[in-house]
Amino acid sequence: MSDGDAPIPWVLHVDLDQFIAAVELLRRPELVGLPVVVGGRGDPTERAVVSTASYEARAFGVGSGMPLKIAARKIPDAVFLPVDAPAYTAASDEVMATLRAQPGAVVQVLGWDEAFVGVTTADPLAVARGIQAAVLERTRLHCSVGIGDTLIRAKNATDFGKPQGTFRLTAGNWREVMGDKPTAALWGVGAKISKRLAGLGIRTVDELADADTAALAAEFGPKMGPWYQQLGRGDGSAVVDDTPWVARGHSRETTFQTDLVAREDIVAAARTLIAQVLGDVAAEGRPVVGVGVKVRYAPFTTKNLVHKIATTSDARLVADEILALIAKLENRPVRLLGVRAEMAMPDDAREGHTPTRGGW
DNA sequence: TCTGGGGTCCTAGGACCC
DNA sequence: TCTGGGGTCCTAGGACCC
Repeated sequence: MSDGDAPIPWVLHVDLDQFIAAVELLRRPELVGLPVVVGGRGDPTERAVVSTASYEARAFGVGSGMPLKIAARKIPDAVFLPVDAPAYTAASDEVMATLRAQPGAVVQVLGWDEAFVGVTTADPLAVARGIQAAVLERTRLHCSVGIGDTLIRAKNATDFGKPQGTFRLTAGNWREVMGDKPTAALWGVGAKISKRLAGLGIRTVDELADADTAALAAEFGPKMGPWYQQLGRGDGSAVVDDTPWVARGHSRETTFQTDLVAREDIVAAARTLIAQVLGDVAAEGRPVVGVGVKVRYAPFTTKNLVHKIATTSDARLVADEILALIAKLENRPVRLLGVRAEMAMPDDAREGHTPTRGGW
């Protein structure tokens, strides 16, 4: 980047390094340098999974989503800590406030530990370094920053900057850097989609970028097919949208440490979840427009059963219908129970966004 | 080896209407 | 006996994200 460049719009993707573990280490400095695993209630004998592992723990092959029991087997003397959501929310709020305080920055929060920052500048690397320094100074947390000429490229760039670094992906180097990677390396392409792509002979990012658009649409539908190709090319929007996020609904779910068999136990668990979720919704002051339940039977099946069972704003009817559904459940041990309530959207809620899944 | 909890969005297909 | 064509709305299910 030379001094003569004119200011142009850039997208920065800011991603905190080992966020949850880092927050815990700040208040337990004696654990720095040790393998730390945060998940569930901090008891590796329970049914729960790893939320975040410290880099020392990751070196043993422990990562997010892994059952705590497996993590304990890999690192018997790891430090296991319970999830403390309020602490992470507070830390996240500090980080996001720091980002918003950057001159000219438009901030779009994606989650606890990441956000897009839109800036118009001739030197995005300097802005990225400035953000890293500001976040570190205010929160003592380290972050990595991806720099891109689109949202997709900025998001993908972050992986190459971790930890504590930066990386830039633009139309100029996207193919060179990403072209040979498997399609699953793309944000939004998981195991299932990459497998279906492979069925079309598409295995790499380059192959997806150059694929026949009509064939993709035939396989994945008129929206998702072309969208996957766009992911492969890194193309798309460069607009960071700071419209406040409006929740579509709330849900509560519980995995039982021992599978529930007795009908009355299942109904009691459902009542607890109903009360929680209706409380969550009531706090928003928006009417309920739909409710559903999710059941996972033992032994584990990958299929979640979701039944949409009501369209109502009457809390009593919601409860009655969910309990009626519970009464009709198959007579199998229940491992997980969830209740979800969808809310009416305000008239000014944002619409017409590019399909994204999970937030942006 | 045993799989959390909280979300969002898309697609297929049936019901229903003219 | 043979049953169009187009449209909308709704539900169930699937996939992915952090």
